[in-house]
Amino acid sequence: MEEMPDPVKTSEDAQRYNPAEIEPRWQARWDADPALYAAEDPTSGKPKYYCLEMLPYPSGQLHIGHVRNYAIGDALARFMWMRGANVLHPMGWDAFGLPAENAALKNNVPPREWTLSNIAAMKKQFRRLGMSFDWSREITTCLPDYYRWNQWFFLKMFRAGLAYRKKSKVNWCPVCCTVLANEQVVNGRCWRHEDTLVEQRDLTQWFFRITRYADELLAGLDTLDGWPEKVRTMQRNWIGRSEGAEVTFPVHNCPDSMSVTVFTTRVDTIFGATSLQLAPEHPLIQHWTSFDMELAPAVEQMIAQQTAARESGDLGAIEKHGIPTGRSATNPFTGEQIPIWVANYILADYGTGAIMSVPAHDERDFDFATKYNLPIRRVVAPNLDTDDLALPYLAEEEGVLIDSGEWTGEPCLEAQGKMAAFAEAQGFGKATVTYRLKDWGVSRQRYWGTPIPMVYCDCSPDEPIPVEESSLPILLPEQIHITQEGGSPLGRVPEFVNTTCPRCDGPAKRETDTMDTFVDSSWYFYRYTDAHNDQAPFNSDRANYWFPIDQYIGGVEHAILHLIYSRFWTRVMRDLTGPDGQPLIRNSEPAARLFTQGMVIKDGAKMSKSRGNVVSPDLMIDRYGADATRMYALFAAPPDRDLDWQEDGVAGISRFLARIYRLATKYAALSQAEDRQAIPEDRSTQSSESVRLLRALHQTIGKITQDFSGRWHFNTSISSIMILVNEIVASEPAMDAGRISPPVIVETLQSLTQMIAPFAPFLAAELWQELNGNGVVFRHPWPSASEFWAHEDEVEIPIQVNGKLVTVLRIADGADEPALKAAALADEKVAARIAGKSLVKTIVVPGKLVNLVVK
RNA sequence: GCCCGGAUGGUGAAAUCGGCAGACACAGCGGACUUAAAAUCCGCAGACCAGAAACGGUCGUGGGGGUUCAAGUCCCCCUCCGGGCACCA
Repeated sequence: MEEMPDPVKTSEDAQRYNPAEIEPRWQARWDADPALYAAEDPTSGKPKYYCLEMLPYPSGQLHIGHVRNYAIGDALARFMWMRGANVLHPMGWDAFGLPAENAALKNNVPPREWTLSNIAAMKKQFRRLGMSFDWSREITTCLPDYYRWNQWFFLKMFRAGLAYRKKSKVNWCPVCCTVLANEQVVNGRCWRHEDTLVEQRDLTQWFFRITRYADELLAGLDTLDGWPEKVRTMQRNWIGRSEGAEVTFPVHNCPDSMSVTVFTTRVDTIFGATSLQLAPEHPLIQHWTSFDMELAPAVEQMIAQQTAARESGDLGAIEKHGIPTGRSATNPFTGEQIPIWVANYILADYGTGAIMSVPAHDERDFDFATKYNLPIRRVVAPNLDTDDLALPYLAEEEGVLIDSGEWTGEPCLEAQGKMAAFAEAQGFGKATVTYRLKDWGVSRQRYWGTPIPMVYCDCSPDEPIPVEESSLPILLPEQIHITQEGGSPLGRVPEFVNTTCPRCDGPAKRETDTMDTFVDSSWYFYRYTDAHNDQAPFNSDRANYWFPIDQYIGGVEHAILHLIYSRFWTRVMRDLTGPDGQPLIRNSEPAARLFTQGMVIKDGAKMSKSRGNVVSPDLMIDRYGADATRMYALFAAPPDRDLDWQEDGVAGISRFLARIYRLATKYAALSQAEDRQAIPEDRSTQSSESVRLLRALHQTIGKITQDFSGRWHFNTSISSIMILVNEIVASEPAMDAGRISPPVIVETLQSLTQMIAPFAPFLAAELWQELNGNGVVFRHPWPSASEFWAHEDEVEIPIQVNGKLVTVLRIADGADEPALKAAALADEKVAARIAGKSLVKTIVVPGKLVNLVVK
């Protein structure tokens, strides 16, 4: 910061805050002391607290959003240590992924080398920021000691039927040259390339059966009180549970006794069904088009149009249209024959890919029937006597069935249950539940990921063979030539592909796809509890001690990626047994509390290289120091809100820290003379200035302690510290004149140092030493707020007349209603305001206000 | 279309349970110190009206209505912004 050479330190200079000198000095001391932030054993007897921020991708540089994320978690971790908890605060690297391969293509650096050097650079930044991570538990997901457990889990899941292979339509990103999970497709585009449309390809891929846990994942959301409602809502929408019924309609006059099964949430309206609508990709349609030379081109054209619309992103704008197939099916409830259509708005992969169309009671069916002149038949009404009703009539809660055979007169909701049961009894349907959630596609046609531990052998032509657990890890070959053509890069490494079959010992070929990187992050936080275990992913006792995570902190962008996958994985592990036959873990949810911090923006816009508004953390630290940078990130806005980065604000925080530094060093000598001693709670022993200072101090302690336990509005925590510092500055004359005793000054400055410790750890460590504090400030017990000293003798009571403020009176605390009323009426301004009017009502809220209502 | 957030001075924001709107900062303006500047310290500061000034008045938390002695806060309607989901049967 200060470039000027200044070999001779004057006493003036000694009091100048110089983070460029302080911070590296403490950083070196902390780096040399790995025990400082190490979690203790369960035997410590302290309450455990697992504080975790989402691990970063090692891109090579922390950005300012990271600084904010980790400043929040670091403040919390330090606070919990000071409150006496056994804190686990680990860090690691989400180190597999495409950028490493892209860098390899571009700069000809091996992905491993690129990734590891990025990690080293970012670790340096973390240390420079003074983050309190327990580096002894560091994990790096691209190293075999980590990813071998991905493979281990994969084998367990394969055996449990949770990992399986199927051919299906999958999302393909032409830039990444790989398949993407549904969760990685945003508005039809790749989550990594917002300009790149995702294509649909038919491929055989590995899936994890997340749908088996769909109901549990949904129900579990209700138990997550400590999660933001927003995230819970997003997950509910993503899972998209829909209760309804399936009904099978036999195709009329069909030699092969074919049928169409539809999914509907309104089986009660089935008497109003006037057609069936099938997705163009529906197997039955595909069957007919194989020989129906009239239908085939029309359906083909429909699919082509759909594909085009999907790729241009305006699927919603495309007009709904259909093609009659010329075939019909029998409604099993009525025996009636209704026509079968192909319609472009029916999704092949939702429900059964076929619906029954009830124009009278569904908006879209109504539009469709109107367009094609299909009959519209009313079967629901508010009551049996309604004969004039605007259609479509959508109500189901207050509706009853009409013209529906034996169900006529039944309320809709009851009819739904009864009719589904009837269908099941008759063998042509059943009540069922459909989800929007699909199984998680985990195969990636890329190199830099965990190899999938399966082999293909002629001895088992239909079923891939899992490798032996003892042969793990299946190592990712290094020094390979990476290209983006011709499928998975591993397929071009014969030493990798060619292996022996674990079943027949004959020659076999390995799976050459790798796992989605979200696999790595689905369980990484368990590994921290036992990071060096080479016998198991982790020891169950250790995981059970630390889990669930007490506080998880990260960006909301993972609401339906990482945060749903890891909830799934937690349940899978709970249902797997470890080597001792016990469940691997006991908890069903990974994190008791989740906090999603807001984005850091600049000049009202998201930071991006193309906008040229990226703020570099290193530059901020160079100019103002790590403490000021971190503290500003917490001060500028409440942590859940977006934060607009203003460099002037960082400078302001730096000035504030400099003021603290000046005060603490100025009076440091006082603390050298005597040990800190408890201030007896007795006002008679203290000057009025001391009482005033102690009051400000204890009010601040109370405020910050409360902020940490509840709202996390660190912006107001820091502003209350500023108020305290302003009060200390105002007390300086009294301190210098000896009217405030040294023990009070020392108490105040040491407590102040403790209170800034979660936010500005370097300065806190420096001042704790200057002030002769005991031990390490981050482990020193958090100061407790004294009610006695915080108490105000007089409170300001606003006096209103007809709800308008007239004056503010200082009145003794605890004054009762009559006293407050009398004081208000005795005031000159009040008297002037109510002169000539009659007092009709007096509202007195003791300790709050007086409102005189006059006419 | 549906579901979540949000809107307060020039700026970031505060007001935690219906009780003084704008704490604390940033930027700004004025002053002290200084040969000067930086740094530091002190002071002013929602808008409008009136006034030499002190003092005073009116309006004011996206807009409209309501409840209440009292509304940024509660209720109803609307606008705009951000985010999520979306031919989901």
